[in-house]
Amino acid sequence: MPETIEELVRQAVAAAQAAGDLPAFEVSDAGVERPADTSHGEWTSTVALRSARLARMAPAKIAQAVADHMPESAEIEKVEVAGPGFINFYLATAAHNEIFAEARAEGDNFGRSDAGHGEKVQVEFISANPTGPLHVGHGRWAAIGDSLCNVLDFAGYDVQREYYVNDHGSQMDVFGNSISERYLQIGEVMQKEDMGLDDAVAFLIQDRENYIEDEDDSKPETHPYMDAFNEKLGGNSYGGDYIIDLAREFWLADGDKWMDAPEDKRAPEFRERGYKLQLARIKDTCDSVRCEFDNWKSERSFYVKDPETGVSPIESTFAMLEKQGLLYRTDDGALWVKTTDFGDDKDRVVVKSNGEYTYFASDVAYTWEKLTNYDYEINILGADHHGYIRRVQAVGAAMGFPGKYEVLLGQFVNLLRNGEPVRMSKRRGTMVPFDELIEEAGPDATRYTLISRSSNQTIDFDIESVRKQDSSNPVYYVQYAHARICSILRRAAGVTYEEAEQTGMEAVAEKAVGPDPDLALLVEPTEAELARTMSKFTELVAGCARDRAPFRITHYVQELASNFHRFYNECQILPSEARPIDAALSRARLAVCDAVRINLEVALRLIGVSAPDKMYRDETNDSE
RNA sequence: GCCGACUUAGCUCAGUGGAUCAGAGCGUUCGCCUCCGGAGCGAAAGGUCGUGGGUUCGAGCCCCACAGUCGGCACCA
Repeated sequence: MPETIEELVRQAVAAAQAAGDLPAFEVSDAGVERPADTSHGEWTSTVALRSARLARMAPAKIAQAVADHMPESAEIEKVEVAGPGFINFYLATAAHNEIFAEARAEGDNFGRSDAGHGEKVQVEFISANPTGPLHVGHGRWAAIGDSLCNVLDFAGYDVQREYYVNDHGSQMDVFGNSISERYLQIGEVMQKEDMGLDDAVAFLIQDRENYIEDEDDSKPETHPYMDAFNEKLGGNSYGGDYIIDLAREFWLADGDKWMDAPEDKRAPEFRERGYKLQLARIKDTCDSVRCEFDNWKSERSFYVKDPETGVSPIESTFAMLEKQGLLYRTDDGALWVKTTDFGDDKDRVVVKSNGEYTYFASDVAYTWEKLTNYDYEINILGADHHGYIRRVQAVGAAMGFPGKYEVLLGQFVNLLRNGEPVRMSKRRGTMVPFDELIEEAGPDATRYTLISRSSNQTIDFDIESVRKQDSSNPVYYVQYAHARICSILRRAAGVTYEEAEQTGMEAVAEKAVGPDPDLALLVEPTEAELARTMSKFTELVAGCARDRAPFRITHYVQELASNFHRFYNECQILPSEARPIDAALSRARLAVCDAVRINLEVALRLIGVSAPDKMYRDETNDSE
């Protein structure tokens, strides 16, 4: 429709110029937009405002001249000049209602566009270290990242989803050492206290709990094992309960086999096996919120030498930078990248004076790989990484790809329960595992909540509010609209829920609506409102992709659900004793229902939320 | 000190290219079931858009300063 209006405006301008009502000027863009206020028509052109300077004429006068020469069109009911020079278009009912047929014809692809022109975009997100479980903050990146990828894909970009696994640095050894120490402690407790494995594990978890509670260390006798653990590993340790659980896994698998093994055998063994277990848990967590990746990229791969050339990706990247004169060495032997030449506030070390690579070294190689394989890179990071942006963008620019590396910063999640912050002492750390949260609140409500705010807004995640299954929770409001429609369609088609499950909703809708519903019968205001909302969907998705703002889908879906409920209240769809309805009108309204159903399903799919055919309350999940 | 995000209704937040931008949900109050799913609908009350300047014919929106909240400033990852 915007194309049609654009064309009409161009013709009108040309006609007005030919008639001498307008001076000659070029129209680069007719500025077809959607007015915010629905009383101003469905579309507006700002061509008069835009051309005022070129034409040396008041915008209102230009607008009038253009409107006077506007060609007739069956789709346009009337054209009107308003305000300082807007040309407003009011659509004819038939053109308006066409959107319902369009949605039904396009089905799963309703709203798809080619706005991205097939640009190859890689989105890297979450990328949490494989040394612990994901927490709520990571959950937010999962929700935003996956939804953004869906939206980009739908808007015509060629998207690749990637999780970068930091499996190479010293944190991996810290991880292995931590498990190793806990393994030994389990053995010690079993022997000293004469306990079985599970009792010993519970004992150590209690010991840690005592340590967390005893912040001023007034009762050190209640947490000797935690103290010993800290003393041995110092700050270089992971203290979470999940480390004890991992140590338990190795007792279950291998018994006391590693008790007498040398530390330099045991720790690396546990590091590698623990890594696999931990990564598997992260993948499971992602699966449970329907967050998928195309590739899990290992940091280690940058250190692996190519069997033919004998050179690792990291080495070849630095050889390339060396050749371009972007590296220099200081007297102490450290190797630096000249990122300051490209906007960074200081140069960065890539090889330490002791000869080891810094973590930034592999990031440099990774950046090279990304920018040479994709047209564009989007990296979603937490707000705490904001200092990192400039250096990686500087590296990208140094490599000859300025402006191709975008970082989307996401603000943090405050975890609450009944309005109170979930207590997180320094000793406990920030860990509330995300998978436990999903289990408590459910994947739909969890994802919906995490996606529903702009990413540069900190959000409160109140566990009790999110798990609440009532009208205060927008996810159920939206899902209810979908379920309600399915129920109406089933009733109209005369099929049961079970039968509908067999055939699928498309077949049910087909049977309910029948062939060629007469959409011209739809003249009620609530029907027009639905048409207006749905006709925004395609550009909305494209806008979400362009602005990296998938959260807007949640606003859309609430608006659509609200429009539907109002329509349902105002317009009888199926005949009843008290409110009979013409069969043709009934079919037309069923077509509206079907169109809304399709739109809700598509939109919810984009944000990874299910569109249930039937609502049910999970009684076991009620607070009381 | 420097860098970034945020500050809009009682609460949580939208406001996409300045004009047709003072909005939504929740909460509160009052209404609506002989009805296709009431997890619904309607109505009311509620805000000088953090403060002060500037640009402009026109500023929640752009620029500057200030205040407050949060986060970040390693040869750690």
